[in-house]
Amino acid sequence: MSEEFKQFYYDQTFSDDDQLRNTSRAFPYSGDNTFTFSTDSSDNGLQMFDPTSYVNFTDFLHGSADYNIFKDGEKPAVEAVGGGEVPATTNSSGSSSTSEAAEDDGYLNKGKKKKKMAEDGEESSKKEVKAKKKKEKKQKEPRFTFMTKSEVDHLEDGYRWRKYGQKAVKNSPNPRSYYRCTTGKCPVKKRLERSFIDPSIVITTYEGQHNHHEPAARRGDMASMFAPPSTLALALSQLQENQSLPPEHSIQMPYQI
DNA sequence: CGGTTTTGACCGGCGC
DNA sequence: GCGCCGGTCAAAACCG
Repeated sequence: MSEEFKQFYYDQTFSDDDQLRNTSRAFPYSGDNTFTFSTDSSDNGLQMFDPTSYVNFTDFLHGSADYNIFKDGEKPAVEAVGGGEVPATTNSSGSSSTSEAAEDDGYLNKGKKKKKMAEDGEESSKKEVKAKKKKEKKQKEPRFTFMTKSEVDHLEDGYRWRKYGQKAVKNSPNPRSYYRCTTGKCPVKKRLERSFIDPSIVITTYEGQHNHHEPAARRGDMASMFAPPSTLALALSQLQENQSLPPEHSIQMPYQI
């Protein structure tokens, strides 16, 4: 584990609750555009907690929760997305603009760009890659990290995901899974892992922003097509939209590492 | 049969 | 340069 985390960890004595809070505070996710907060999906709705107090997740999303810890006092650098309106309700009777069938053109990955890197026309592809690398270096996508107390690993968030990798996490017995949104050419990625401090906590990191409004409906699954969006899905969409509001209306993350 | 998961190879960045 | 590490690719397996 990272040095800063190790130090934090060893310096603290945790009560049960504190351990959760401090986990969110100390877990070594860091960097610009990364926000860490915690949720508890145990039963009715999401509850979020921060280093000082438990607070309702909805309050948090609406900015009515009293938070003012924010790195550099700045608004997160998130691309405006200019979405539509989403009702502020969290209960299941959400009107919402669900099944609009935004018609995903199905999942198709970019062509097999590299057949075999050894021979054939490798120089062109290599050049391309190199040029691309030079040009954009490494763009840091906005990321959100959730810590959710949950039995299930993969929380339903209304979108469809395809797993594309799994890796062992250093110093943790739990693997990390990598997912991509399967709708069209949506660039959003997501990773999932269980906390090695408290295995009942699932850590979900979203990266990027969806370029489509509606999650892809599952074919042949009428129940899911007409079901109201999950609490988490609603929360995420609101979160995304709030990000593009002027600073005075933007939500404030409970804690920024 | 089409889409998803699995899983080892591969790749680039970074510290030494 | 080398090895570690986080992340991604892609072929094969899997599955409804």
